[in-house]
Amino acid sequence: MATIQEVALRSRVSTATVSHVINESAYVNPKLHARVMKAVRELNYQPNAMARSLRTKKTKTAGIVIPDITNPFFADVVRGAEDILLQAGYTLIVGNSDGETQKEEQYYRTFCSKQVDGLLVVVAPADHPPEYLRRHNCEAIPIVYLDRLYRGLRGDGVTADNSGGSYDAACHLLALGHRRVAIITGPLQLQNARMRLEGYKRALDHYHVEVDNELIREGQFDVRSGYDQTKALLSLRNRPTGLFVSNALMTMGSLRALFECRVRCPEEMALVSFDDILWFDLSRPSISAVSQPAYALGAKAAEMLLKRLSGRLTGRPRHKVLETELLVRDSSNCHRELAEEKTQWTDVAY
Amino acid sequence: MATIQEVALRSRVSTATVSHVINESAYVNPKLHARVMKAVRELNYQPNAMARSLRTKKTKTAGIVIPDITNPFFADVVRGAEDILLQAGYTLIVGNSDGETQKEEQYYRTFCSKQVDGLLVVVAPADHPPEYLRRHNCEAIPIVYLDRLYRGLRGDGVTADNSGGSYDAACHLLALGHRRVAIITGPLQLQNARMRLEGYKRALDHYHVEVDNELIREGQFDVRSGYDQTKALLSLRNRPTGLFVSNALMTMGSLRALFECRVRCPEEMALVSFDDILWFDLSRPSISAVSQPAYALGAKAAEMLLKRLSGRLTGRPRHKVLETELLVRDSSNCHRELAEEKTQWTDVAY
DNA sequence: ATGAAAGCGCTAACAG
DNA sequence: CTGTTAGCGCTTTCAT
Repeated sequence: MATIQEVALRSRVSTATVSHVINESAYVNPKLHARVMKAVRELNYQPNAMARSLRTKKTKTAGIVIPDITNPFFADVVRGAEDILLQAGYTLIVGNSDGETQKEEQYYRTFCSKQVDGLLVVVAPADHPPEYLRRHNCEAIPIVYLDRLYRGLRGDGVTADNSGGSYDAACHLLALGHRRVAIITGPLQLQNARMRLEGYKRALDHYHVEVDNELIREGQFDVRSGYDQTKALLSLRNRPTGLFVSNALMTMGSLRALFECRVRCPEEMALVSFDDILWFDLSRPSISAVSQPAYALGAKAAEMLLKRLSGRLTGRPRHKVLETELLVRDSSNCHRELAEEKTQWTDVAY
Repeated sequence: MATIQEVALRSRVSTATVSHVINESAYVNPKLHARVMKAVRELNYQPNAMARSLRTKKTKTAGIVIPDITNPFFADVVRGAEDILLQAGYTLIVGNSDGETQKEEQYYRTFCSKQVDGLLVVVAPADHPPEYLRRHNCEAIPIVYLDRLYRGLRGDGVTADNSGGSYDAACHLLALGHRRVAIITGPLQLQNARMRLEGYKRALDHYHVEVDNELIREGQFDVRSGYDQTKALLSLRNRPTGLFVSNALMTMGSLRALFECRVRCPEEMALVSFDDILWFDLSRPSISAVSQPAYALGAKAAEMLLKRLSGRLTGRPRHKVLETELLVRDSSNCHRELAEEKTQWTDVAY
């Protein structure tokens, strides 16, 4: 690959001049300009971003650490972030922590050593905010926390309205007449999981239904625990008739348990999921869900980061909460006709 | 962030010595070694990867260009690649092309300018292999093509056995007694889409069933076209009774069309999908599918890349084909009992 | 075994 | 307006 030197030589100007035409950082004589451009073309010159970054102290690169890109929710988040970042000329490096603080920290270190300009992070579950994040210098490398927050972690944040969304979901079930409404929560170390539980409780309270701890089961946000906890719920002598599951993956597990036990949904068990995915609309019965704006979450977070980087945002950490939307489908409504609304195409590229 | 200079100063040695202890590139007196390590710790020193790369001409970074991370298939591919790369100390930069050659090229250029050591690419559909890839210098930056190949593109490749998998799927339908078996293909510009069609035809041939062009519909590997083409198929005066859909996204669309038209599956339409996803197992009916080893695809590709980079692999481009597996579920089998096998947990992290 | 010094490719003062 | 030059932080001869 050609260097700026070679371009300078070939166009008989200095490297400084080449740099100026490349970056449009100064007016240069049209004649020289043309000569430089010609050489650039002939040599197929591409500036070395490393060398440039070493000088400018800017890499135009951001890092994102998520639990698992394979989880559709995080895939959407990443996509949202990436699209925004791309517009601003940034590239995104991705790390999968698998929800392990240790992997998370490894990626964090690597990213820092690669001199990312900023960081987006979905923290792994832990009892306390990890030490390395606590002592991170946000002035040097801004961080935007996504989806989950920790008290005591300095940095901007973007989350969905976990409490409000769950409140809506539970109210929906209660309004339908259900009085024994169960919840499968996420790992309660996570703030978002706690918020979802809180919304559920708030709804019960609003309907003057007492909280029954038997109906509160802690899951791990994975398919497996959704399955297990649903089975546990089904084996209760006094089964619930309504179920609110705190994320999509656990809902998958829940569905499998219901099918296996031949429990009809919604007749015998009305179901609402937190987090909506394409398949919920297609499954039979279609699954009612609290839709989180996953893409928007990533996009908003990226925007905040960009603002920090450009100095358009300064001072104390900001926290943005995005609205959720309850989508009532068949899994929570025995009276409704089979859905027949105009099909919504939110297609992914192939 | 501290520099090697500061560490050298603080430990009263030269930068060269610091470098040597950091990289274990030479024996250094235990006494000095200890002093250096102490300084490193005290200053929380992290080598600047940019500066290092500028010298060594190695960035320990690979780039991957895919159509869309939001497509579960590509998410798995990326995960596979990332896991392998991580083990070797590499980081992965991701670019979403949305199947547009232009975006693809933009990412390609950015990645090259960022001096990635190697490239993984799932090419966007196009009539001819894009010019920029044709003139890419694989000696300088090795490329491994993934999932789809183009004749005339130099570089290693890893694909699934598209033809074989499709052959199996179609044979399965034919063995069930179906004689009017339709296929919804992918965009036929893509080699993998053509291979899937070819496998289908081979199966028909094997069963001495004549190809009926009315039953061959070209889709775009997205939900929308699966929906449209299924509708078209359903409005045929002589409907097919079996349907092979060439990818998971189109199968989603297909299912929606079947539901909307109240066509029972598998009784009135037996369905098999190419590409398996978690949800196919949970949907009712569960969907028969040719499972592609998406994760393995990414992992294998990463391995090949790593081998090229380390010189363990040299010479002419290699092409690795990974086996597929036909998973017979309810959508293609009206006689089978509701699945009750031991649940398989291939969980994603939360 | 350690250190001095050159240089990776680029940008940004600063001169001219 | 253009060129000279000095680094950015690191590795790597090459002396010592």
